[in-house]
Amino acid sequence: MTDSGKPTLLVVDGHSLAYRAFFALPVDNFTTKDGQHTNGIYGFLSMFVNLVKAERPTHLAVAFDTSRHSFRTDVYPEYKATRSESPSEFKGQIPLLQECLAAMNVTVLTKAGVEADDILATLATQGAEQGFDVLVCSGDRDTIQLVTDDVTLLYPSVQGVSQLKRYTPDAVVEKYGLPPANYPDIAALVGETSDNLPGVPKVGEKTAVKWLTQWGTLDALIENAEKIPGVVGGNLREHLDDVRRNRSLNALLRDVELPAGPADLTLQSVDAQAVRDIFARLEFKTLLPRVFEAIGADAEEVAASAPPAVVAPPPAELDGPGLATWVAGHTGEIALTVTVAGGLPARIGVATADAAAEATWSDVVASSLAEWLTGSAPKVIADAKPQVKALRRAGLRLGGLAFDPVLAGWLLRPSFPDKGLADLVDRYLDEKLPEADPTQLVPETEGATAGQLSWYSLRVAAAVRAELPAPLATVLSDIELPTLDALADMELAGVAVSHEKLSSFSAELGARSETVAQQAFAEIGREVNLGSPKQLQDVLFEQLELPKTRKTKTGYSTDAAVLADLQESHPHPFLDLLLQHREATKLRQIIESLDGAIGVDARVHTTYVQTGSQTGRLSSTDPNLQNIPIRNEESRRIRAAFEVGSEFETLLTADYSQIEMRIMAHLSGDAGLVEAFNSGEDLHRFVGARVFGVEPADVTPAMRTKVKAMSYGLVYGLSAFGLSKQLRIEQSEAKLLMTEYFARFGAVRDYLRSSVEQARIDGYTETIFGRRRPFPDLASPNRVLRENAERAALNAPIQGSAADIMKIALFRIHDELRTGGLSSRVLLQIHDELVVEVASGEWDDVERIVRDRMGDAADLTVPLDVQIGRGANWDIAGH
DNA sequence: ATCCGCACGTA
DNA sequence: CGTACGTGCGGATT
Repeated sequence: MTDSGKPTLLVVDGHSLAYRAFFALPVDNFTTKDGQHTNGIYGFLSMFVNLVKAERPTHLAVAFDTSRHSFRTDVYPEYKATRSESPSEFKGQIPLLQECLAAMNVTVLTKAGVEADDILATLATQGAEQGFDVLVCSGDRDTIQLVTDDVTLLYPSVQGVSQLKRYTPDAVVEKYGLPPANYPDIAALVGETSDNLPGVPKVGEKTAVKWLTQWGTLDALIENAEKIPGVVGGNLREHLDDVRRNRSLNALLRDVELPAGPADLTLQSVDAQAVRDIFARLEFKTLLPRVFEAIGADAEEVAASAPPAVVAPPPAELDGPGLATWVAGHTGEIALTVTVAGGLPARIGVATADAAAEATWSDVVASSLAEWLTGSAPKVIADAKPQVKALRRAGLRLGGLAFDPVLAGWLLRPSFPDKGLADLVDRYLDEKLPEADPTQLVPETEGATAGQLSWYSLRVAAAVRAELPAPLATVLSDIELPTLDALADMELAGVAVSHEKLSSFSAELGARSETVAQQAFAEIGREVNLGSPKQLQDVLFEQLELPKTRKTKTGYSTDAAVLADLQESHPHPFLDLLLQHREATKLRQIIESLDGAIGVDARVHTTYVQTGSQTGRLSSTDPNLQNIPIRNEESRRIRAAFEVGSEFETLLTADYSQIEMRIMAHLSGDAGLVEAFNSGEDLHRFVGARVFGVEPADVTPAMRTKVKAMSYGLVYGLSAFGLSKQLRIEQSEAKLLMTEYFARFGAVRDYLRSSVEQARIDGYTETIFGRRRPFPDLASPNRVLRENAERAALNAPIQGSAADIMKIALFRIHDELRTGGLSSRVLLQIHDELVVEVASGEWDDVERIVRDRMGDAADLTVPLDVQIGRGANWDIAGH
């Protein structure tokens, strides 16, 4: 009931709102384990329960279209003819949505030959006559004509389905300048592209409203069409038939014969068990209580049909031999958790599906469990790497790692930012992992113990496994888990870094940046913070009156490219000094953070985040050792501070040359590109010769630079615009370059196109080894989002395959060094480069292993070329 | 204390 | 209007 005391009737267009939800919600988050897409259903129901909760209707119905065919298509066969077929992924959701609504005891109305909006119009008209306050919820603008003092339209805003705009008569007048009854007149003149109803050319909303205001009605306007001046007047006269047709089609039927009238649509409690069943099938968890709350359900029934609360079995506190007996008594997978304090094991817990046990770590526990821990008995560990490291520090090398649900969860949804066990428990079990309240000194809520964490890990593992497609399960077992093992050793090993070299360089840079800053201040006559883009904008664009540059969200850019451009067009000493200052302070900052990370063992231990990228690459943090400068001579002094450890003989660096272009050659099968790599000729020289039609020997440096930029740009989805900017050439020249390039290497373009098309169909891309990355935005109606997704989708299989290949090479080298009894060890991975610390007398063996395992990590149609370097520090070894 | 945007280092 | 990352600063916010 509303304040007025009148009953409220809510009528909803199910089809149009579910369709909007379908495009608004990422499909990869809304797919059941059977592959049924549910994003439209979920989005609609979520909006629907919010709506019912907020509006408290007393009467309720949802209408659907029956098919594309209606009386409108009978009259005008072209009606909606240009509208593309709605995707099959969407159509399949409609019957399921109707099933949900039936379980919720919500009346679903359809009628052959009319559209859902005609049903809404009929119910709204009857409702208003019978004394209801009527709320119409539809995504079709034609329903604006229904608005009266008794009928309010709720229309989804562009921001999303959950935001509904309220159209009262006043709101319609405010937006369109005319009352609701006139809206179809405006629409008839303007036309509706999505319905394939062309209007009067050059007439938009503004003109239509002006005309209608002047003449009062559409009929009057048509009668006086001769008097309308200008080109638009002529257009109107020529398209009068279109206007009349539009007006007849956009009038909604208000007298459709329906099986139920407003009074029959009383809001009823939901059938709790039926809702529970269908939601379980669709894997909706959080929606259930929201439905019960918003629409109401019999409390006893809800309680009776509720599943039993899930409670972790109380873990048994055992000693070392007790734990050994416990694990020996269970066959099959056991989940394991080692809590870590100060890098060493603190507590250890194990669990099966219905029992758990745990102990405080001790030498006795270690020796009792050693055989099981190091053996091949299968173990499930969530976020295994830190635990594997702690065990290694305690002298135990874990064996039998069979599954890590955190890694598996990442493989399924690499874009998800939260990936810990707690997030998985939330997402896959719809439960909360007990967490100690960090705000309390004496926590009121206990955190989960090691045994309980194991129990949760095992259940989460089962849930994640059920969703994991076979190719991803293979990537997990054949690539990620072996890689995890290698990474643990690399992190433990660390890399020796010279504090002496760093600190003297830092002091030099500090002095230089101070000098440069003073010179810069002298140029502008005042002291500013050179590290503040905001203050710099004031100096550059106000004080020095330099031309404004590229816009950013908060002002104008002062980045290096912009400053270089300015220096060229408006030379000023301040610009160069600023660039010098930036360079010096940036280097110094990198040095300082690196220096601060040197441990008591004089080595730096980074952490590789195995779930840190969406493509399959690793990332490196605390500190990031994957972005140590190399581009200029001075910055290489930082690399020179990475030294061979005192017990070792030398560093070895090994990097793949042009691995991404080689993968491109393999995936595209382009004969020219394949030949380029098999010919042994320099890639860019070979490509340049083809593109510019000269002999390889006659390729000039300028030509080489151009094709090189083009080749690399391809991998990223570069446009002619981007290429012209990068090379500082005219767009027309860039376009010509692209045309010439593709004329010679056409299969490359064909591959890139087809790979994005395939991704649009599948919803994800796939690497050579089966790693997937979902791309829901490829179906987005938002052009920016869609085009960004297209470029990323183009790049993902290439970057991802390169990452797969490097991981395979990495763990094979790691394993072969160990099984070969060599002391040499891999220290760093920088995407396409490895740094190995070589023990005395092992160079030849190590070099061979590294070269062979990197070379045969994948069987491509082109060879994998590996460059090896040797030296006492990373700078020398890297040459 | 915490978050965001900018700028910039790497592959 | 080129992909993938992490870090540190300034500045605004709490």
